[in-house]
Amino acid sequence: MPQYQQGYYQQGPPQQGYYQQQPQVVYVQQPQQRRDDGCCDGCCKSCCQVLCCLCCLEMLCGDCCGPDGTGGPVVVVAEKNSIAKALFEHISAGVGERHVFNSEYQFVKNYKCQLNNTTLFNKYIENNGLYNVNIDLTITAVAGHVTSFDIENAKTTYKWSQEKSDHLKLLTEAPIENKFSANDNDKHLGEKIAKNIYNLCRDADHLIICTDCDREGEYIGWEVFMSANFGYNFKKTLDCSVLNKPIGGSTKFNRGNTWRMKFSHLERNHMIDAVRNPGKLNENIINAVRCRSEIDLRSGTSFTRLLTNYYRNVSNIVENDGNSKGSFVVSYGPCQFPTLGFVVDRYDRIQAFSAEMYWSIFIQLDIFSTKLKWDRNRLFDRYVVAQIYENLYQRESEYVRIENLDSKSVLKFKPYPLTTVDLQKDCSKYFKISAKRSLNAAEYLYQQSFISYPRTETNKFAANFDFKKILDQLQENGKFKFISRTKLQPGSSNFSIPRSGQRDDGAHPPIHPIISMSDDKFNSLTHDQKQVYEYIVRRFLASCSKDAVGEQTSLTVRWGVNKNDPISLKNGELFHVSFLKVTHKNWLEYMPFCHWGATSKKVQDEIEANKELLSRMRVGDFLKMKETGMTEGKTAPPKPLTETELITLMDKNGIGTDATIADHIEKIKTRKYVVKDNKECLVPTNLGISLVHGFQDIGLDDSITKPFFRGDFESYLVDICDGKAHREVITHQVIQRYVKYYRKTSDNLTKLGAAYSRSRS
DNA sequence: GCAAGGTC
Repeated sequence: MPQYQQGYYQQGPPQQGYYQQQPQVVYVQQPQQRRDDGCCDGCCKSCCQVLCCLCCLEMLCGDCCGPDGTGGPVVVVAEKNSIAKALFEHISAGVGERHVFNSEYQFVKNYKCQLNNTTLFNKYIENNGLYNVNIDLTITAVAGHVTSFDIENAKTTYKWSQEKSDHLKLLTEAPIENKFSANDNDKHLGEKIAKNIYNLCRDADHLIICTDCDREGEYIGWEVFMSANFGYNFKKTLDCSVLNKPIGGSTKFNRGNTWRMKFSHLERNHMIDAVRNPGKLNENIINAVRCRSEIDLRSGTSFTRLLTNYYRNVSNIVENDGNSKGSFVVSYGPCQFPTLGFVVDRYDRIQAFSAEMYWSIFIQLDIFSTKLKWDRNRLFDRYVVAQIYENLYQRESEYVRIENLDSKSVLKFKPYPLTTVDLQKDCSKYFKISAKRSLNAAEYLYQQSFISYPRTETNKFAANFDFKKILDQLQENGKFKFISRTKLQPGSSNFSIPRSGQRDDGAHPPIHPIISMSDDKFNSLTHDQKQVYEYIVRRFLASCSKDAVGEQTSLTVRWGVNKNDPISLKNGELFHVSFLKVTHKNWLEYMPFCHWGATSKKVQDEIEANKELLSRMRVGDFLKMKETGMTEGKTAPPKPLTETELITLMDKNGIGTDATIADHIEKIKTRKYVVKDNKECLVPTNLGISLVHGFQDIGLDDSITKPFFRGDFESYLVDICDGKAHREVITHQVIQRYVKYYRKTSDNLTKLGAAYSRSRS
């Protein structure tokens, strides 16, 4: 335990100006006995809850606590620059000197400062205690993955021009290399980032991994760890088997001084808490990502080459679909194909549809213009309907008897807390913003700290979630003043705790606003950003509001009974109608673009005009009819798939992630498997149809173009994460399945060609 | 020229 050092403490605040506009400072004249956690009881918010250090959280007041020495430098690495920056601003608020340096990669910066007397790292004492010390802190970032996998010797040994039997080796034996990431703007992106981390970490005692709290984030954390240890040699060092070897003496960073902080949004106190209470990298999760990457690469490359080489030789296909031969690729991907499958499945159902005629009967009463529907809805035999109609009319042409009339209170439940997929679907539905665009806007809002992490599957808030804090924050926002008027607050009559959905990704809360936004800031946003931010705020308010309440009036009448003939009472046909009047909009106030099938104003007025009459009516009374008639119609085919429906299907079937669903849809468009029709619906091309039908003929549709295989695979990955299965075993099993599929496809390629010819005829 | 997953 560090010893208390007499004489260190000074009078007054350590840094003038730092305590401005803060609550009354409480100084302790005499240092007191330290507690077990190293605090002297009486100074800092971080340890004692006394206000003198409220403003900084990290720095001790200088009155009673002092440093035990200087710790070695600490390096924090985030998944993206914006998070590094946000964290730096949180931690270094009020620190005298702060420096920002460029890294070699243009989108990553290094943020440096010195923290004096900090308690922030008090829990990092397992190996090398940092306890009330002065720390050189550097925060930097990666930009997503540092490396990616590819086939080694793809241009020499494993060429496109090989025999199809040789492409099988891509599945089974081709070595996989770990390359530094590159993009169009920078071919050396990954290398620069690894080098930056390595250089910063040379003198560091502790490495803190601050990547996103999900499966890929864990793997990126591993890439950071390897960069810190090996720098640019990382590429050669990393074959991922290193994971299974003990990391110890030979590497600078190991389990003892490498930390994983977990956070789910960028709010200050939450992030500070995450730094204070770090965990460790989870090797199981890293292995699961490694497994997915390898299988996606091997299956993707082998099948893409097999298909591309075959289709190029099918007569006319290149010309017919407007491709140039050089760029014509028929790619297979374990997410692309099921996505295409959904589109073709709908197309097939439309093709198989044949319309049928149906007939029905309606009546209209004197007192309102809404027509009453026949209880039998419709029949597909004109003669039968005509007979029934005729009988009714002959028996009674003027009156119907009331069989049921009641009025009851009904609810429309408020929406669940917001997930990414719901955000994408709703923005598409209500504001015509595509999935890709709404995600981009949400990402910006997140990086600006206005909303929580935008990629989440969770639709329930934590039990201790502080709704009041956020509602208070929003109330300051000029743009959403309506909140102030209605005073939606815990304890107020219109507040109720949000509903809890069934999904929880364990990493992120539902999407919600974090802080308020000034009018100026709001006005500076793009159209998409405004819509998405406003939607997120409104949805949050709606989820904190109460269910909507309506009054539903239902009326059922019988036509074909005679007022003066009691024996006829069981005869005739039933007709019904119901009206809805919304009495308490509640959450609907916040989401005015949501409609609850309320009866039209015109009909409500008619009912209002006949209110007195209606209130007197009882079962058994008779009402006068104004009009009756027989109608005919045709059953309609299903409509082509909309993007919103496709997102729903992909989400439900686990195809892609929140962040990639929109990308897969784009991919099957660029491959010309599908096109959009004039109503923005997705329809398959001949090429797309031939792939799905061809694999059906080969007998692999369940595994290739349907989502089941990907779903199975996902559950294997969960087993790896949970430590119930080994990466090597799962990889081998799945690859063996693909080998079988490959052989079968390879032997039956002509079935794809036949399906293509068929689709054109 | 091939995947899916990150991010810019």
